[in-house]
Amino acid sequence: MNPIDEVLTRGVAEILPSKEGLAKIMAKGPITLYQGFDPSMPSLHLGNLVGLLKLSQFQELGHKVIFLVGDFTGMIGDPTDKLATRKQLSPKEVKENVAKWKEQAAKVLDFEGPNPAKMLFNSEWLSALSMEEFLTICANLTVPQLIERDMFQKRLKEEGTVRVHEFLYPVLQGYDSVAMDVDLEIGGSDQIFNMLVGRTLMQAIKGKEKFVLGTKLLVDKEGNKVGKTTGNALFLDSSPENFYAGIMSFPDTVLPLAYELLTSFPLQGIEAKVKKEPLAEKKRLAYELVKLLWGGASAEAAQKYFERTFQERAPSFDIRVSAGESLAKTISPYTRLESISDAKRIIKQHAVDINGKTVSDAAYVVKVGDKIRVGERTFLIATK
RNA sequence: GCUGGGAUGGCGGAGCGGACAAUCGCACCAGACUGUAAAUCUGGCGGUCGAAAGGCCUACCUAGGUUCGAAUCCUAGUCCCAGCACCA
Repeated sequence: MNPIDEVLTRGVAEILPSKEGLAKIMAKGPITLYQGFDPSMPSLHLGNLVGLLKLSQFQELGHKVIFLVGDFTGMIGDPTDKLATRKQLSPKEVKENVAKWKEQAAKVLDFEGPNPAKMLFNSEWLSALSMEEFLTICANLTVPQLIERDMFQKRLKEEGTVRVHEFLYPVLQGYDSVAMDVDLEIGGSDQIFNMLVGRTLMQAIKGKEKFVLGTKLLVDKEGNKVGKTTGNALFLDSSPENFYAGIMSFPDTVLPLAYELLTSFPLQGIEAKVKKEPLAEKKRLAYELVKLLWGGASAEAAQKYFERTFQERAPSFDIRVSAGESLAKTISPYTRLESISDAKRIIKQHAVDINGKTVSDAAYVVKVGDKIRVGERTFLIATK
């Protein structure tokens, strides 16, 4: 498979209007492409990584990559993920988030070098739009075009309503493509509708063909986004140890997909391998990802840490707490509800041990040097 | 504008005067089992005091009220939904 084909196949759910067409213009010369990211969170997560990796593949082939921060659209809230009613972000928050983002994205994308990726903000052009201009843009689209969207259909049926700002969201997102004059937009396959609106606008306003590439989503058998199911989503700015452990808590069944989306390993026979040695394969995946993000030494260390802590059950106790308080009080900040009641409940369930022995006395006074294990993954050491 | 319906824990959704800190499902946490996981089984899942039994506090949109007693009844308000009307 040639490099272009590889990029357009691996981890790709769909390319519109056609893969061949896109391959053709890519062969001709560098194209401009982008993916938008919603700045509602201070950290990039695993799902974002999928997109970043795809962008970097294009970058390696010499194409011009734009990392678009949807700071304007982020303030409205994308109705795609309706469950998470987005809180409004202040410009200051966005700025803070974005600073951290670049650091994280730079682990995968090259922002320096001879073909640097650009970071742009859609508030730059969206804030500047006048009502007149906006309406002119809207004139290129029809209501049926927008309303045919599954999500809206579903919401109309189930909730009976869709808010106008939500309805207009795809228009704004679509206009990004026009403003940046790109050849290609990349996004998760759940973004295809929004991306296609951009295609329509591009055609209408600039008479230009914009391609759309939807990546597969990293989901488990039930269709839940992986990372969400692990309880705490995996963030690119977490520690290598946590990230490694997070990958390890993936269900086995998503491994082949995870390999496809997150690595460049050959996929031949991966299913069989996973079936035969799921543990080893999962560790390999975790190792590779940590290596990609933090380097080989960290990957080594994270793996060792994981083996010690979870496989050999010989964790290192490194969260410091002060001695002298009752056990329940001491561990309460580390419980799910961060309450003393919760701590007591957990103690009652034999989930806490000190120096290797299960403790059932919540009133026990913690002494200096006590090694306290809370649940599966929290290890405290009592100090003065 | 009119007429109905509704607002309950992270989510969905019961309850419709006392036994309600609130059935149940999802999510989550823990234990057993394991290969880290998944699956399964078990327990838990507002706060606080208590070794425990249990007590106290806060909570069913908001503010009042009725009642020995209110998530449940009444009044007012806020927000949401539906139908109709108006407009086109």
